[in-house]
Amino acid sequence: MDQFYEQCRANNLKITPQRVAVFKALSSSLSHPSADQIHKELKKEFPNISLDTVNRTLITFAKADMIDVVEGHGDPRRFDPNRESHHHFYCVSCREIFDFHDTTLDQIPVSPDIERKFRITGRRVCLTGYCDKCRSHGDKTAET
Amino acid sequence: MDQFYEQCRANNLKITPQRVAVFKALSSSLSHPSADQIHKELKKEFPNISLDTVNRTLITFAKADMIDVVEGHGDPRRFDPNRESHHHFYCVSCREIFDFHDTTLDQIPVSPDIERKFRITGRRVCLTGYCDKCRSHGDKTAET
DNA sequence: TGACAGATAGGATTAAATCCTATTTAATGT
DNA sequence: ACATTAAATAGGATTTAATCCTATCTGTCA
Repeated sequence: MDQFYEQCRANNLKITPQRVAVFKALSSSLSHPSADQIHKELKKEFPNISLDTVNRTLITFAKADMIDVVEGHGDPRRFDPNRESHHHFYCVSCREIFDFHDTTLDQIPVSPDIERKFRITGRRVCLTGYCDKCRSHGDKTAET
Repeated sequence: MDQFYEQCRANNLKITPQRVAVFKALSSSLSHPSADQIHKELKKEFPNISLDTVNRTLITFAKADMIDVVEGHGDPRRFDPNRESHHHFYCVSCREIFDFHDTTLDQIPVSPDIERKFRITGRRVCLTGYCDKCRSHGDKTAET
């Protein structure tokens, strides 16, 4: 938790009881929870905490690079007609997805343990960051 | 398009004008569109086509393995406290995300072109399929 | 060509995310 | 300690995405 306080100070984030609670709740979770799940959890201890605060706080932490948003980023469901092996770059600013191909990545080597445990139907490399347009614009408004 | 008709027949999907239109619209798209975007596009040609039909059709195609749903699958935004390099397996049935580590994948080699074009802030392998529980249940209800 | 299982339209409902604004509070300097 | 102030929160309203419901329609197959 010391690191949490440091990171807050480094990012000029006020240390509120809500933020501490949200950070603790997420940190102790292994299930990649949604804001709603964290909110339900915290309601037990803080009956008045609002969903908006939980959601906003998590997004704030993500922008401060203290936590991550998992792939998909909560965007509407999107479809891909491309059946060939390919990979995705996701721009966190404009939310566009760019395909890229890479023969060295066409066979992603996954450990036999994983192959055994799951039935794998899709595999790809997912990159996130800023596309060439958004990088120059410095546009971070759409970041989540 | 011949393959489209074949795949429909193989999956007992009736070939309707709406399905043909949805498939064509997605196939000619490079932007990984949402159901809503496809719907707006098709409204020009079919003013009465409903969003529900477009969405249902796309999900149907995905279940028939004719197209893909991109990572995230339209689920609510989810967060990850784990700052170490790791990878994700997503179960399309129960929608749980399982972390896995793999030292050989800690350095995903991306071509210099890509490294130059984008500012990359995150990189991971994203697997999809069925987890050990859902595989045995044969539960496909939650699939999208 | 007729029958019918499956598909569609369109409106209603649910769920997720964000916005709005009055109120509260953490941080800072004295 | 205390006052000040910019930032954060609660709670309700709004927006948007996704799904459900049901009457109607239509591809498919005999």
